[in-house]
Amino acid sequence: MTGERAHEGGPAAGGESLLFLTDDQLRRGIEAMFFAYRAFTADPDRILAERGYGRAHHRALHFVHRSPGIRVADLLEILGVTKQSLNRVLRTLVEDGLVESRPGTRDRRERRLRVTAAGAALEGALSEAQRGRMRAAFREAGPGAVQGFRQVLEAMMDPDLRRHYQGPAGGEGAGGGP
Amino acid sequence: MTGERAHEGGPAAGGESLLFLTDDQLRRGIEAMFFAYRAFTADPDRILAERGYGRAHHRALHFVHRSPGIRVADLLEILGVTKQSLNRVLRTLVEDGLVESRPGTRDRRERRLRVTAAGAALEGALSEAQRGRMRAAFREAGPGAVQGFRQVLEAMMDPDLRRHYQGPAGGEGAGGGP
DNA sequence: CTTGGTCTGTCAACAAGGCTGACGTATCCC
DNA sequence: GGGATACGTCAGCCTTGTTGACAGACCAAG
Repeated sequence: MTGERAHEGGPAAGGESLLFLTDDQLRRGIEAMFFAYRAFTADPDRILAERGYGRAHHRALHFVHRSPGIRVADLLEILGVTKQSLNRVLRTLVEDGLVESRPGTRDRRERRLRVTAAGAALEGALSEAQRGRMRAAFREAGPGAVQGFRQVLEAMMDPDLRRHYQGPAGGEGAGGGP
Repeated sequence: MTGERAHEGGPAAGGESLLFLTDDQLRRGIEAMFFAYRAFTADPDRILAERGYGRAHHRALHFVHRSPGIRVADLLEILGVTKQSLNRVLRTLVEDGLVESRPGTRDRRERRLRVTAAGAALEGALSEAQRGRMRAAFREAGPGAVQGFRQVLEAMMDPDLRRHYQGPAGGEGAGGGP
């Protein structure tokens, strides 16, 4: 996996070589996504299985942790599942004391979600497992590669979802606006 | 998506800045994987739903198409599911005439799998949908970003699975041995 | 040749987590 | 008051993962 296999080494046509857009290159990109995503979810999945939770619980916990006070509707949009699906997961998290759900102050119809101390602890364990792998991958690939990684993933996202991606530390959060 | 938000702009410490390894950067990488993977599977999922198939059928079809004559055991290792799970999916593909399963000549215990013409047609449609999105993302991000993207994903993969990643066009195939 | 061990693939039953559809309740806003 | 909105819930279905039990083919040893 050294050197010139993607975009140089060809005849270097004028503006863009486009050799990185061949069907075989694209197929490799597709398989890379498949294998990497599997590895990406494997570590937290082990922790979750010990506690009787699934990947759906992880996703909910992650985004509630990231955006304290998030509304159910916003979480639904981020996760892209039906409210029935989310509710089943959310209910067990609330019952188990990992997530707190309180009516909003402005609008008492909505429920504002935030993680409890126990929820933060589990989220931390899951997140650390996942960050560990990503940290190793980032370190091995280097800063330039990381930037490319993020550029490609961002370009691949659905435009509607891209705004959720920035997160609270980058711009306006999902649950903060007036 | 322009410029210096990932790894420069800080005080530029000596050898490596390591600013790209902060927890917040890692969290963004994690979310990027989540959102991008969702988009990545959305297009083929639509086609699959029309025909009554699921994502598992797509995965099986993809790798059988990629490695004609592959054995069930090898497919199992690539996909990382139990043979019972795979078998259910594989059976419907065979019944529907998309995949052909024949006993091996050397060892008649094993089944050699390959796609039929109809299977190749569906695989092509699915693959093209997926490639379309990836092509657009690659083109938007540019060749350098694509290389970084692949480097990070490769580093993230499980080492045992990395060898399956190269595929038949890169080295020895999964079903080609003597 | 038969017997036992090991692959290989299959059948059965169950659980997680998606989905649709319909409905109930509390709250806000006109 | 009446419609719209936000959320929760019951009921039922499907895909896709799991474990457990089992059958057929191969191979080596007796």
